Amino acid sequence: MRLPDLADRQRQILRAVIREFISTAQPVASGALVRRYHLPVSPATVRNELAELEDLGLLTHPHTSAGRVPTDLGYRFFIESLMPDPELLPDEQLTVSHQFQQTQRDTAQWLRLAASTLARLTAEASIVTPPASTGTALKHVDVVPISERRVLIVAVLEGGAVRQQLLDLDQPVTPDELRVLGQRLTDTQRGADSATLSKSAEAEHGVARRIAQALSRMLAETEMERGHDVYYDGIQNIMAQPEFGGGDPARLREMVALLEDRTRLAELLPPAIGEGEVHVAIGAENRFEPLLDCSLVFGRYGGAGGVIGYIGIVGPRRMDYARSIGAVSFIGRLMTDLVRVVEGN
Amino acid sequence: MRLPDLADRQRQILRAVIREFISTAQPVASGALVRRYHLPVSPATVRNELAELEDLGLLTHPHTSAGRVPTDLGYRFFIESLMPDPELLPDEQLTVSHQFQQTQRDTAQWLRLAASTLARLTAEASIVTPPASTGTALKHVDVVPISERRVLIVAVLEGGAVRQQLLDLDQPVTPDELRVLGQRLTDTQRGADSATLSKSAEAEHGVARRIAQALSRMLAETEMERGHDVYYDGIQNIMAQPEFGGGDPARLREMVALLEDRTRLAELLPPAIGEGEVHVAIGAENRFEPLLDCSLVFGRYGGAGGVIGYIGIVGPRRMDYARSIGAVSFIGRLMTDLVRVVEGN
DNA sequence: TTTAGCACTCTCGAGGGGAGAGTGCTAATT
DNA sequence: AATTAGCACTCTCCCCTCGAGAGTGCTAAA
Repeated sequence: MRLPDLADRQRQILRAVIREFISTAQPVASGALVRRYHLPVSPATVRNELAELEDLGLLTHPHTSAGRVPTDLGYRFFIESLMPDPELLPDEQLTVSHQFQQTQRDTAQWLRLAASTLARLTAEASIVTPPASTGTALKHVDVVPISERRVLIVAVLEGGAVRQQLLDLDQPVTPDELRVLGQRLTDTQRGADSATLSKSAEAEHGVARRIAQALSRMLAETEMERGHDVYYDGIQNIMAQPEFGGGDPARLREMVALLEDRTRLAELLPPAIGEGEVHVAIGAENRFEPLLDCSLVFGRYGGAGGVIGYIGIVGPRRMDYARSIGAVSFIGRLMTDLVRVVEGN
Repeated sequence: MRLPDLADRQRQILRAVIREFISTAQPVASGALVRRYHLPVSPATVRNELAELEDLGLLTHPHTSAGRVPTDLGYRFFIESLMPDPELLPDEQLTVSHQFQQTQRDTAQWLRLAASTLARLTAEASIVTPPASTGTALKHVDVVPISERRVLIVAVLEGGAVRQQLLDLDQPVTPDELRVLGQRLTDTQRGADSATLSKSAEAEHGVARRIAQALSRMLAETEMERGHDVYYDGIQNIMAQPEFGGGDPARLREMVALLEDRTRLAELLPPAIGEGEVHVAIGAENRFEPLLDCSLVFGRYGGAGGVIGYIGIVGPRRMDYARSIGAVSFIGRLMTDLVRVVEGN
C-alpha cells in the first residue's frame, strides 16, 4: 500500500494524534488536540482534517462519538516520515555500554543482559536469540577427566558458544592420554560440522571413537537446537498495558503462551532482515493471531562470520516506535560488536 | 496452630469440599456435595457439619448465601492427613525420566527441562535454581587460544557448571604454553575458591598472573551470582487460572514481576528444607504480598557434595497439592541423581 | 441424630435512564 | 475558499433498580 502525500498541517495533526494516543491509550478528540498541542486553528477545522485523514485510511473511529485512533497504515506513515530521530540519548547509550562491559564475558550472560536491558529501556517485552553460526563449526575440543572412567567433553564452537557433555567410558584412561586426544581432535576436526565429524568417527577406534561420536551428537543437537534457547524478559511490561489489562485476559494469556513456547517463538522472526536494519511489523502484519493487536520491532546482530542472532521487542501497536527502534538498533550494534570480539577479529 | 481432630464423616466432607473447590474454583454448596459424592445423608446434615468445620477454622463463607471455601488451615489439614498418595503415576515417571536421559548432558539444559517439565506436569508456574555448591570450588582449568593475544579461559566448577571468559593478553603466547599453563593451574588450584585464588595470583607473574586473577574474578562472580540465573516457566498457566484471570489484573502483574525479578525470586525460597522433603507454603504463609492468594511447593535437590539447588512451583492456593508435591518430589530426586552423576560418584 | 420445610440473605445479570463527551453538519464569518 | 461558531445527534459509561436464583440457617418434626 502506497503512503499518501499530506499537506503540512495534516502531517502535524496526524503526528499529534499518534503522540497523544501513544501516551494516553484513549481515542483522541479534536478539542484535546487543539488544547494540548496549541494548534492555531479551531477544533472544527481539526475535525475536518481528521475526517480527511480517516478517508485516507490513516485513522479510524471506534464509534460515532469517539475520538480518532491510528490505523496500522497510520502508524506506518508515522514511522516512515513523521517520527523523530530514534537514536537513544548519548548518556543512555553510555550507561548501557558500561553495563555490558562490566558483565562477565559469557555469551549466556550477555544474552540475558540484552533481554533485560531491552525490556527496561522500552518498557515492552523483549526477545533475544543466541548467535547461531550457519555452520555451527567446531573450534576447540577439550576432554576433562572427572573420574577414572568418566570424562567431560568441552567443545568450543565458532560462535563462541561452549557445549559440554559427560561421557562414561568402558575402559580407564589417564589424564595425559585425554589431553593428547583433545589436542589431536582439535587439530584434525577444527571447522567440522556434525556430519563431517560423524564420518571421521568411523576411522577412529576405542575411546577416540566414542568421543568423536559424542562430539558429533553434540554438534547435531546444537544445530537442531537453534531457537530452542531463546531469552525473553519483560512480560510484566505488556501486562501493564491498559489495552491488555482491561481487555480479554485470554488474549493476554495466548500472547504469553507464544512467548514461552520457544519453538513457535523462532517463527516470529521476520524472514530476512538486512544487517543494521530494523524491521517493524504492525498489527495485522504479524502472522500470529494472538499478536493482531501487537507490533514487533526486530533487528539482526552479528553477521561478519555468518554468525547471526535476532533481538526484538513485542508490545501493543500503540508503542513508542522511536524509542523501540532506537533501543533495538543500539543493542543490536552492541551485540554485533560482542560477537566480533568473541569471533576474535 | 494445632490441627483439630475430626470425626470420620467430617473428614470425608472436608475432603470432598476441597476436591470440589480445587476442580471448580467455585464455593461448594451442601446440595452439590451430596449429589456428586453420593453422601448417604441429606444436604441439611451436611450443612450442620459444614458449619462445624467452619467453627474449627477449616472453611469459610464468602458471604451468607454462598457455599464453602477452604481456609489456609483447611488446606493444611488436607495436606497433612487427607491427601492421597502424591507419587506420580509410574508411566509418567518413566516418560519424564526418559526425557531427561535423552537431553544433552548439560546443566543449563537440564535446568530448563526441569522447569518446563514441572510446569507441564502441574499446570502451574515453575521455578528452578541452578545447583550451587557452598564453596563454588574450582575443579579444572583450560586455556583455549582464540587468536594470538586472546584466550578463552574455561573453568569447570565442582558443581559441574562451566564458566568461560575471554581475556586479552599483552604479549603473544603459543598454544603449547597455554596448555601447560592450564594443566599447572588445574593441578595447583583444584578446590580453590575465589579468595584463595586471588592470593595465589600474587605469587604468579606475567600471563599466569593475569589468568589467575581472571579466574578469581570468575569464581567471585559465580559465588555472588547464585540466584541470578533462576529458570522459570509456565507463567501462562497461572494466567489461565480463573481466580487471576477474572480478578485484579494488577495483582497478576505483580506476581509476574516477582517471577521475572531474579534477585527477589531467590528470597522466595523457604529458609531451610531438609533433603528429600517438600515444603508447602499456603497463602498468607508467604512473605510476599503479591502471593497472598498463592501457594508455593518447594523442594531441594542435590546435597551430597554440598551442592544444592531448589525447585518449586507457584500456583493459586486452590491447587492440586497431591500432584504438585508428587511432581516436585520426583523431579527433585531426578535432579539429585543428575547432580551426583556430574559430581562423579 | 437426621431431615423436611421455609424464610431470609446475598449475588448476579438485565434493563433503564441521565450525564458527558465528541462528532458531523449547516450556516455565518473572515 | 477557508475557517469557525453553533447545535443536534449519537454513543458510551455509570449508576440505579429489581427480579431471579442459589444457598444458607433455623425450627420443628420424624
